[in-house]
Amino acid sequence: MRKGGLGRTINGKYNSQPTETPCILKIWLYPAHLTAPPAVPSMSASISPACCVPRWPAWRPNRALPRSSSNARSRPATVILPRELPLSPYVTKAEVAGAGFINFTLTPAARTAVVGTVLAAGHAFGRGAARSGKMARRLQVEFVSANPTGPLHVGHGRGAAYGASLASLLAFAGFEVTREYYVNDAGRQMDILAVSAWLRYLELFDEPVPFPPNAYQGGYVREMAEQVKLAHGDRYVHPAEAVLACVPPHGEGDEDLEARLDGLILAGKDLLGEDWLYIHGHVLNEQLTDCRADLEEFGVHFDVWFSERSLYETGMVARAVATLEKSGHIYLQDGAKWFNSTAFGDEKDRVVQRDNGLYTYFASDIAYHLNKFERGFDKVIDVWGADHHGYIPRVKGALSAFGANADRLDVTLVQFVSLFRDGHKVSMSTRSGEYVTLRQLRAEVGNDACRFFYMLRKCDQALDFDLDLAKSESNDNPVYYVQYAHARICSVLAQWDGDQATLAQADLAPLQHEREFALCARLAEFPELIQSAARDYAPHALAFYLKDLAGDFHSWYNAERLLVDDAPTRLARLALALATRQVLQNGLSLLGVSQPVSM
RNA sequence: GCGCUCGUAGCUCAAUGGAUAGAGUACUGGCCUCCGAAGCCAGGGGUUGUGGGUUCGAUCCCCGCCGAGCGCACCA
Repeated sequence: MRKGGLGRTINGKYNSQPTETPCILKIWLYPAHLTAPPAVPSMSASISPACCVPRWPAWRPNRALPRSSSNARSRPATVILPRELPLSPYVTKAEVAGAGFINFTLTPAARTAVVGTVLAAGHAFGRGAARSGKMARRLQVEFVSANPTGPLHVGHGRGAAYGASLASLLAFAGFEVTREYYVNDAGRQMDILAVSAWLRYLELFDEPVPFPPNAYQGGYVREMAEQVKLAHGDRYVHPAEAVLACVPPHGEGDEDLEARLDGLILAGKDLLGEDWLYIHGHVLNEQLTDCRADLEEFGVHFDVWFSERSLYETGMVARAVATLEKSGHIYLQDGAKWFNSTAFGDEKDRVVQRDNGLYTYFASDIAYHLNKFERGFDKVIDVWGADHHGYIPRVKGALSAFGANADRLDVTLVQFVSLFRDGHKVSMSTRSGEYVTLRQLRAEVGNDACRFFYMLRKCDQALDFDLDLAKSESNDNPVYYVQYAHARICSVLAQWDGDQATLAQADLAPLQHEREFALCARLAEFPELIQSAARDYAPHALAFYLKDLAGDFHSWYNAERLLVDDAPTRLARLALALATRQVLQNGLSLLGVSQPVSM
């Protein structure tokens, strides 16, 4: 059976005749071959949210829907319905508009009632009721989770903006949301960063150890080396000969380069002993602190910073692998332990413990996701870069192997950001140090424009980021269009000498223009939009909504004067303006965008 | 080669399986003696990559092809 079988949308279009204008409701009737359309009674619930009239009482057609096989088979039913529906006092007319459609014409009072609703609810307008009972209630959103091996770049910025807006949206929609950052503080990448800093440090003491091309090149590595020198002098200096003693000779290929790097890491650990932990800890702390500050400045907050290393220290990784082993999902081959993820739909089996005894990143990720599930979230949402898509089956497979319901994990992939400079694509890589940082972007474009720009496309659309364009476009970024509407309303309200609190009780009857009805309809959409955007993990829908809302306001503002002499009209219009400002505030704050009083 | 994602106006992007596929931008022409012109109004702009299928109805679901991005490690 087709899902739902009933569709419904409010069409925001209107014609030139104000009070005759129908608020249009689309109703899809079941195809005739479905003899018992179970969803039909729920059609009775269709009108209310977007049109701001009370829900219809439950209604059920008392005659069979037509069974003819003609292509107009839904039409006879729509002829019947307007006659059968008990007319609400808010509806003046219901008429068939075409096959499957009925147009309902609402009274002016029904169309403007949302203004009072918004003003009464204030910041809570649009907020969904808290989930209870069997419904999914507690959610976790994990996002960014970049390796703390260098500054965040514009790609991380997209994940940060998306995840933060999504989390706010879900919380506003009525869920309990935990925002989490997974810190990859264990593993080879951190060792490479530590050895990079140490080698730069040795350079400061003129030890002739060549800096490998595949170590971290960024200038921030030198800065950290200087910090270490300043704090501890030559304590970590070892002669170049000693360092190079355990490094394999120069080779040509990538494999040799990686082997040399591993040799240098080994040298560092051997020569420095306990002090290696200091260098490692120092660079980790520096990068994490920087990353955290960067995100906070961007308006991106996390409730939990979860350490990968803690999974090892508490033995969770070993336990997870042991459990899988006991349940027969692990086998030995070539000295390594493999998880049979193909049994769960993955392309190939995956190593969890290498022949050298070290666990893979996958092993700690299994433990991590198990830990997430154990914390009792009804839904775990991972926001990943699109390049990790191949990773999904093995993680879900591992969860299934534990007998967990892998559907509790949703992975949202955020497509790549390609960076263009002077019309040329710039390859971004943290190791090469060639990238534009989120900080640079924020400084040049501004936080508000940046947050909004990221939200102007859905996350599964690749984003070409032209830095020069971003700068030039920052002046006509749509965010200013939205903020401008807010500032305009503030300005008008400031020029009016009345008490804003009284506007909630204003008589709305003077609102009669079509643009006023259109603006009201847009306001009324907000709560429904919050729910659908949250359901679809689609915060971009909110950004587009705010553009539309601002557009409806600007259009009305240019057509009608608000501060007119006629007192009832003035109050009604100011009430509508105030309600608009409220919804702009509620929406912008979810996206982490400020709401300036003037600009 | 296999897999995942994506192809919509000149450009950047929207669109629960529904009515004539919409915005912005660019271009053209109008609107400040009046609450903020970072604004408004009116225009032209489309075979939704392509060929089939399912459906009363497809930008949306299914299959083929073309094109783009990304994956296909005992890295993370």
